[in-house]
Amino acid sequence: MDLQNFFPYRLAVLAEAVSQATARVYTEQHGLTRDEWRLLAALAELGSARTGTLHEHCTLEKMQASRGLASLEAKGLVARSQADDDRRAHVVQLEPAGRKLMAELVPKVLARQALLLSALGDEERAMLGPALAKVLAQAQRLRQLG
Amino acid sequence: MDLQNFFPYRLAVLAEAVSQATARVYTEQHGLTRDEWRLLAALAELGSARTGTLHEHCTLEKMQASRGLASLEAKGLVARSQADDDRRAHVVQLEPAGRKLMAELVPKVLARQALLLSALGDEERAMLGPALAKVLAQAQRLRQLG
DNA sequence: TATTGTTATACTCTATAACTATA
DNA sequence: TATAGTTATAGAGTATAACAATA
Repeated sequence: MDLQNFFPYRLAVLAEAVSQATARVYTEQHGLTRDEWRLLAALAELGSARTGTLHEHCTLEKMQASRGLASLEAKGLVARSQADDDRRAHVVQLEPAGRKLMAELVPKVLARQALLLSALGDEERAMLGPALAKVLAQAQRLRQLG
Repeated sequence: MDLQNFFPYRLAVLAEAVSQATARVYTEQHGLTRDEWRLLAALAELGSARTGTLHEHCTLEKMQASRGLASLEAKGLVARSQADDDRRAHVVQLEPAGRKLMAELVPKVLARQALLLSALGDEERAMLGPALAKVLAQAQRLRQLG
């Protein structure tokens, strides 16, 4: 058994290190959790969306999405309102303060990402994305099989 | 902001999926936590080691290593004894039951790893390891800089 | 009856630092 | 005074499922 070269271990260590290197930007300066960051990022992309859409888009449990959104609402960063077509559903969108925050955070976070990926050569960078996608698809297949 | 293509997000989602696809083997059948699995894997590799060596080798905090080892000892899978040269230190090694368990688990876990990586072409597989190592080194550099 | 989203609860994990015993 | 390892404790995060409102 060679733990250092065991793929799931390496991936876990890498994801943790990358997360710590990136999360600093939104954690320390603005007190956002990772879940809140994901929700804001999704909203910056989608404009507005239902809670259910966000929980899928952000790979969060619906409960985590619900709590994250409640927290973001309390901070005045997003607004929730009833959906027109289904009154059980809530539609979420960024408040001006949320838009302003994201306008500030996104460039910083993308700069971090660029710095991380600058360690790779062009070929590596081009291959990495598709490779990760293939492994993810395979992992999800395995998870379903049990 | 494109969350789906944000590298730290993709990595976190992938690591989680891979972990779930793999952890099943040692979690469900034997009630091991991820920390315990790492410690056992390191011991299977190193034969015997100090607590401190294990906590570095497994990327665990010394407290997590200490607790994991205490739990493994309670389960009769490892034994701890005082080190000869430094009586503050503990030397840990696998008990026969631990060796037997690992002889059973390791092939299953490696088979899972192979299945995961079978989604990749030869070129991709050859490039992935070094690419992940470069990004990890870069992330650790960034973490130190702050 | 099923679904959307929220809330409750208990449980686990984590982080910090205090502590014991050696060195 | 510093180090190896353990223990304490409080806070954060997680999982399960119950729940209210609506479909």
